[in-house]
Amino acid sequence: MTKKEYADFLLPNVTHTKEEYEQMYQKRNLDKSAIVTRFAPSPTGFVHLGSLFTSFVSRRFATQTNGVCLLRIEDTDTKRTVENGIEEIIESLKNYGIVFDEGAISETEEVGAYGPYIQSKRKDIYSAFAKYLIENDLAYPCFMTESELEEIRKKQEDIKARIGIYGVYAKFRNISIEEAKERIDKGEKYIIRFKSPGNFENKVTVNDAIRGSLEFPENDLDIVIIKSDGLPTYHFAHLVDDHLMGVTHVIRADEWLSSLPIHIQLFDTFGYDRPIYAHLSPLTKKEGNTIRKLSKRKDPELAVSYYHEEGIPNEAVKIYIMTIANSNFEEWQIAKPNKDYNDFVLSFDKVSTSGSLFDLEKLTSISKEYLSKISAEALYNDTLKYTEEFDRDFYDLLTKYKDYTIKVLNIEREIERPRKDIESYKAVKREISYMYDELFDKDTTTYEHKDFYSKELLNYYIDNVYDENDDKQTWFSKIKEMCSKFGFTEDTKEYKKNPENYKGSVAHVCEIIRVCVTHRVMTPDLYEILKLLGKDRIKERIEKFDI
RNA sequence: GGCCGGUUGGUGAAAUGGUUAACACACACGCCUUUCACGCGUGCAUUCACGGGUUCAAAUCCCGUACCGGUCACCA
Repeated sequence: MTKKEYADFLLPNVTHTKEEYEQMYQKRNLDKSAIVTRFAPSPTGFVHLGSLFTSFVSRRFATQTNGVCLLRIEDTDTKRTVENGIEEIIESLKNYGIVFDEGAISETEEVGAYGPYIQSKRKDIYSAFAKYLIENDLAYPCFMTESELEEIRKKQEDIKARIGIYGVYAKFRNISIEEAKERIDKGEKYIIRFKSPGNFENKVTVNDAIRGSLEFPENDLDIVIIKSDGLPTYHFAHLVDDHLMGVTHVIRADEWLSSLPIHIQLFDTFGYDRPIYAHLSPLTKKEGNTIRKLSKRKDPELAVSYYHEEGIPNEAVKIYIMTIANSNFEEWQIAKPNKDYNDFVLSFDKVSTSGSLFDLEKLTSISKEYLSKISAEALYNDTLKYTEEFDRDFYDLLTKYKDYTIKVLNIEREIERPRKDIESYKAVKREISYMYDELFDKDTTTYEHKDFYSKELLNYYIDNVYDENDDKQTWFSKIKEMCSKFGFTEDTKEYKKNPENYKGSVAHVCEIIRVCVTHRVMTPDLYEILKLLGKDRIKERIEKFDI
């Protein structure tokens, strides 16, 4: 049996050779500086904030160099694959403006000339590459059972040896063709292992685009390349796919850092150019007061859907991601407030190498800033969309009082320095609930009763002072005028100087009115609120005001 | 346990051998203001995990220790 026949025997029914596949995937015709990158998730039905970060960064690098960003689905672990997982990923990312030039666009469809982009559909290709290795004595079938593997691991732990299949532990590394055939004929199960040419004593260096020069021992592990179900492992698929698809930059999470020696060994073995690697540090999060890194897989709050449910605008999340991707982004933005954040050019060497705590306060601040700048109408529409999904009662109110709500949201908005009190679509209800009688009547907000609160003052105000037709100047002058009648001063500074001479200042008078009609000490401009409420409703609230 | 990476204020971080360690968020105080905000100003690390070393000079380079993280699967 020749080597070739052996390879055919081990991996039968493979339609093409490695060389034929290499022919089929032509080099891309792109600028020299163009970055071809990929986002390669498993369709587990869970889009993690880290995935968003990685895909966002990948997309940006491709875009800013006129390159290509493709979506490859890594579904070689059939146990983890979830129904509709692919669509879930595509939809989630699309919400954040991340769309791919090539790759899967649904469970069944894809675009691009370098496909298939779903790994389970590329079985023949991986087999062809594995056959090449077998023919060249660079791979072999391994018949070890699970329990045998387990035993080896235990033994290695006991004698404190390195764990893995290498050296004397690679029992089938030099198995004869005859023996292999015999075992297979007997029905023994096998997988294909790479015959590693590495020596642990030797060092290899890799230049990571983010981390710089990295040194590792050479890989000497005979890693599995084809599993018993005929599908490849990540390492092997990475080699085959990223080479064939012409990927120039592999941007991925730093959990892959430690398998880098395997990857470069694979590329070197095939004589392929190594892609440029860029390993991103993990995004982590603070829990309560304890600062600790949380497991990405176990922490549901890191799901992208969380921010959707909280009503944090996608744009805010994107801007936040920019700030953690390149720390000089914020300064750039402050220096160029009129530029779109998409104009900022990301660079690899500005990506942080240490893990960053997810700073929710910062995100909140960015979100407030963003929401303060959009129009009342846009805020209304987005909030409507949000409440339609998460707060039907409020949705009904918003629908019922559309114009009124937009007016409410527009208070102190179309000015040079708008208010920043709304941090999410979810918070809109909390911020303006008092503007709806339906909500105000049920309002349970507890406000502090202060000595200077006076029903008499309120009654006087509504009966003798308030006029809906007053402009803001007049409105305020009238409030000032009534101050002295009730022992307040219209002069804030004077009050500060001699507080014992007065019940309070005009600020306190405003506070009484404000608390009466909103139950809060802090609200947007009182004049506007009173105007939108209208005299009848103000009167009603004064009557009900419980001092 | 082996291998690899990381460690700068309350938080995110900048500064890659050279004056008082940027900036942003948060917090505190103050100012501005016709209410509430917004805004503005000031303060907040005598010091860069710790210990040694190199140097005229170190957060920055070297060695060691500690801690955190990753990885060592027929998971990606």
